[in-house]
Amino acid sequence: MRNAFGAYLRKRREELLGDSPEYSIRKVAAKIGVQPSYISKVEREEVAPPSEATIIRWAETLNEDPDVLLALAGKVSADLRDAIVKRPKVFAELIRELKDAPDHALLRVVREVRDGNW
Amino acid sequence: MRNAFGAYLRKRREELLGDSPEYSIRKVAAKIGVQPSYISKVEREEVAPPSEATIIRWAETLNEDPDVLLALAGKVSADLRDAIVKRPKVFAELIRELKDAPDHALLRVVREVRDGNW
DNA sequence: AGCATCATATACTGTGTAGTATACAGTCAC
DNA sequence: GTGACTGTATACTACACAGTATATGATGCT
Repeated sequence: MRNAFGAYLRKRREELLGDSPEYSIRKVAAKIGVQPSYISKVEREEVAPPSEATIIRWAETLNEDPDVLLALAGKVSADLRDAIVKRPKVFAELIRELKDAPDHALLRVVREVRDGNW
Repeated sequence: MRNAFGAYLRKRREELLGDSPEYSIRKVAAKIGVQPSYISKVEREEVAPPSEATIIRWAETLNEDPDVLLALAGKVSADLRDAIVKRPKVFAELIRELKDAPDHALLRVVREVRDGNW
């Protein structure tokens, strides 16, 4: 059950727990809306990562980026999936073209699009 | 069980069947490596779309674009998912920025990247 | 009439997903 | 030493996924 997701979350929760007792397994479980035992199992990677919805609530609870947590779980956010599914050809081509480009190149594209140079 | 995937495949297979008897349900099933009854059920949308691997073999058999068939099934190809999962922040930003951009804008990005203007 | 071939109906199966519910053992406060 | 917390172990569950296996009825050939 190796997935890197659990370890990351445990580390993050323990950091927060250092500052405030509001981040015990039980407290976090209550905020996310699952059982404490489930948090324990996920953090120890005894079970597979949760559903997308649960991961997102988890991210909110720990002030983490949901896209990053989803990625650690090997998942892609539904809204991104939808965008690709609506125009599979263009997006497939785009992503395959950009998948080996350096980060700064992608960010430059983002900026140019945002500035409306189209 | 509405998904548009089955109807598209049935139409496509029947087109091919007009030219050659190699595209009966039985023949196609043998090529894809599943039972004929399963093809029948998928085409009539009696069941959910198949797994990614089966969709890809299906696409090969009918000379269709796998990305398009996967999209009709509401899925995204594993290699695209991997690219996003490896760099979730940049790709999430990129896709959200481009999701409402017109096709020609995306294609222009593809071309510019391909031409190496970076 | 008999056989092949067509699609479809029906029943069933193993595996994965996404958790819940309850019980338990350790630690700290007072 | 007992009450209020920790985290974890164990057992169980409902439903979705991705099909298989077999039987059946219809159509066409010769």
